[in-house]
Amino acid sequence: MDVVSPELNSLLPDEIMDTEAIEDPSVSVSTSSTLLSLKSTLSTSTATTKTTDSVTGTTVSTGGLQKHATQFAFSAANHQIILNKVASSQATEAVKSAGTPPQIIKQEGQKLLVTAIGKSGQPIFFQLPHTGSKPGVSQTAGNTKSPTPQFKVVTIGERTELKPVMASSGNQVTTLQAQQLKTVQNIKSVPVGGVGGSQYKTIIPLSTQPNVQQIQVPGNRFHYVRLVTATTASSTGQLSGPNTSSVQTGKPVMVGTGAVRMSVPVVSAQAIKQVVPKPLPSAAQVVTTAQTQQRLIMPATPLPQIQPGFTSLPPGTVLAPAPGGSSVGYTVVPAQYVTQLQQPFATLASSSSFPASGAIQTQAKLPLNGVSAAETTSRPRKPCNCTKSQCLKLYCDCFANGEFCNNCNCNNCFNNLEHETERLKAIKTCLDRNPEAFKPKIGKGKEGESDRRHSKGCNCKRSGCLKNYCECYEAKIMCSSICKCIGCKNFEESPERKTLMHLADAAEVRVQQQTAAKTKLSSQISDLLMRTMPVVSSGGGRLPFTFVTKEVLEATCECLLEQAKKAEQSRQPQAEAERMILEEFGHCLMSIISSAGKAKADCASINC
DNA sequence: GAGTTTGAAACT
DNA sequence: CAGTTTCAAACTC
Repeated sequence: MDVVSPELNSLLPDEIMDTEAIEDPSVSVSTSSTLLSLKSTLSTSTATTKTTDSVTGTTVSTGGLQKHATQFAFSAANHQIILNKVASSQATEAVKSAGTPPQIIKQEGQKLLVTAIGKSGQPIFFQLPHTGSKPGVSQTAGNTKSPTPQFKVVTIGERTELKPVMASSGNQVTTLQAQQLKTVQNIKSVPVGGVGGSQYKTIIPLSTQPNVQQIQVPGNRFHYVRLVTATTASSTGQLSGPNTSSVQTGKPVMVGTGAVRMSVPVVSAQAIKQVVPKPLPSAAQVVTTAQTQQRLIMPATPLPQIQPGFTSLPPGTVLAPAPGGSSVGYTVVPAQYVTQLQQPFATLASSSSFPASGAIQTQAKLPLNGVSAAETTSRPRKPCNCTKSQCLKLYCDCFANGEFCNNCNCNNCFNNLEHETERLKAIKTCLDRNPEAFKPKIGKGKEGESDRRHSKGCNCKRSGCLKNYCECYEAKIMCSSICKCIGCKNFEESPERKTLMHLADAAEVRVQQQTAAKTKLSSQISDLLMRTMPVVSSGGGRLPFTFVTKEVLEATCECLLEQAKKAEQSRQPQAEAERMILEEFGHCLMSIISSAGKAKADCASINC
C-alpha cells in the first residue's frame, strides 16, 4: 500500500515530481535532489509486538514484518515541500484497520515508534522492531535492554503520544531530552493503563500566555504551539490543571469554538536536518523543509474535491485537515503560517482576547519572484481595507498574495483560519477562473526583453501608466508589448517617465541628505559631550550627571523664561523667540558641562 | 478624512 | 470575449 496515493501525487507540483528516484522501488514518489532526505529502513523481523491505543483501546499487532518501511522526505527549490512517507507492506497491513498509513514517529534504539490514525479518528501507536540504521536519530542508551518496551503517554494539547520509557532506568532521558526538560516546568506524570507495564501520561505545562501556549516536549524535536481562546485558556486549563488525566482526542480543532485553536509543530532551523515528521492526530502528515518558512501538511488520503487547483495553489500553501465536519476536508494555509505564528504571538498573547471576529489573523508572506521569505517578511505588507469582499476575492491584496489578513482594517473578514472552508472555496473559485491567479504577476519576460515584466500587462487608460494605479509602474517596471494601455508614458525613452524618475531620485537624495545630516549632528553632539565631559579615570565611565541638580534645573528654567519674556517684550516673532530660547538653553548647557569638567579636573588634581 | 479617480477583478 | 459593474487602492483636496 502506498502511503502517497496516485491522486495525491498528481497534486504535487511538477518540479517536485521531476526528481531523482528513490532507492525503494516500492515507493512511487521520487525525492528531490535539493532536499534533505531522511531514510529509515526497517529490516526483516519476526518479532511480534502488541500495543494498545491509549485512546481507543485498540490493540494493534505488528508482528511478522517481512518487508521494510522507508521514510523519506523531499522538497523542491521553490515549493520546498517535504513529503513524509512510510512505505511498507505488512506494516501497513497491521494498521489497515486503522484506515491510514503508519508513520514513523521516531527511532529508539532498535525500536521504531509508528503511529496511524484509527477509523474513529483516534491515533493508534505501535512499535516496530528495527535492526537497520536510521541516520540522524540518536540512539538512546539502555532502551535496547528492554525486551518489552514501555511507553509514556505524552499529552500535547489535543494530541496524545507514546514515548518510550527505558525499563532499566525508569524515566531516563537522553542528554537532549534532559536539556529540554529544563525548559519544561512542572511536568506531571500520571500513571495510566497500558501494555507492558506501567505507563505514564506526561502533562506538559502551558505557557503563561493567555492565548498562546508554547509547548516543548522532551525528546521531541518539534516545538508545539497551542492557541486557545482567552476564555478557554483560563477556564479549561486542561493541561495545567490537576484534572488532566483523561486522554485528549486526536482530532484537530481549528480556530473557533474549541479549546484548542491550533496545534502545529514548529520546527527549529537547527533541527531540520533531523526532522522526523510528526504525525498529526488526523490523517495528515506534517512535512517540512530545510527552510522553516514553508511547510506542507499533506493529507494521507486523496483530495478529490480540490484536486484540480492544487498545482496552482498560492505558492507554498499548506494543506491542513479541516475541522471535523468540514465538507471540504482540508484547508489551505499560507505556507509560512506556522512559522509566522511565532511572530504575532507577542501581539496576540498580550491582548486579552482575539479580534472581534474571533479569528487568528496572522500573516504569512510567501516568496514572490524568487524573493526570499525573509526579505519579504521584513517589509510588512500594507493592511487591507476590504469592506465587501470578505477578503476572499483578489481585490484583497492579502488574499491575492496567499496571506491571511493580519492587523488589517477589513470588515467581515473571512481570510483567516476560522473560515477556512469559505476561504478554500474562494481559492478554488479563483483558480477555476484563472489557474494563474495566485502566481506572481511580475515575472521574467521573453528572451531579449526586460528581466521583469508584468505577466498580463496593464490596461491603463488615463493614468499614462505613471501612477500607482498602473501595476507595471507600481512594480517599478516599464510597460511591455503585452500591455494594452492607452497613452502609455511608462517606457524607456519617455520624457515624462524620466522627469518622474529624476524627481523621485531627487526626493530620495534629499531624504538621504537629511538622514546623513541628522546622523552627523548627532555624532557631533555626542563627540562634544565626550570631549567636554572627560571620562572618570577611576571608573572609566563618564562624569556623572550629578551636576544637574534641582537648583541647576531651576536656574536653567529661569534663564529660559527670562529669555522668553525678553522676546515677548520686544515683540519678536515666534520663530525668533524660539531661537532665542534655544540659544539660551545652549548657553546653559555649555555652562553646566563646563562646570562639570572643571569639577572633574579639580577632583583629579586633588586625587593626584 | 472625505470624496474622487483609477484600473483590476468580477460579473453578465 | 466584450461590455458592465464592483471593488479597493491611489490620489486629490
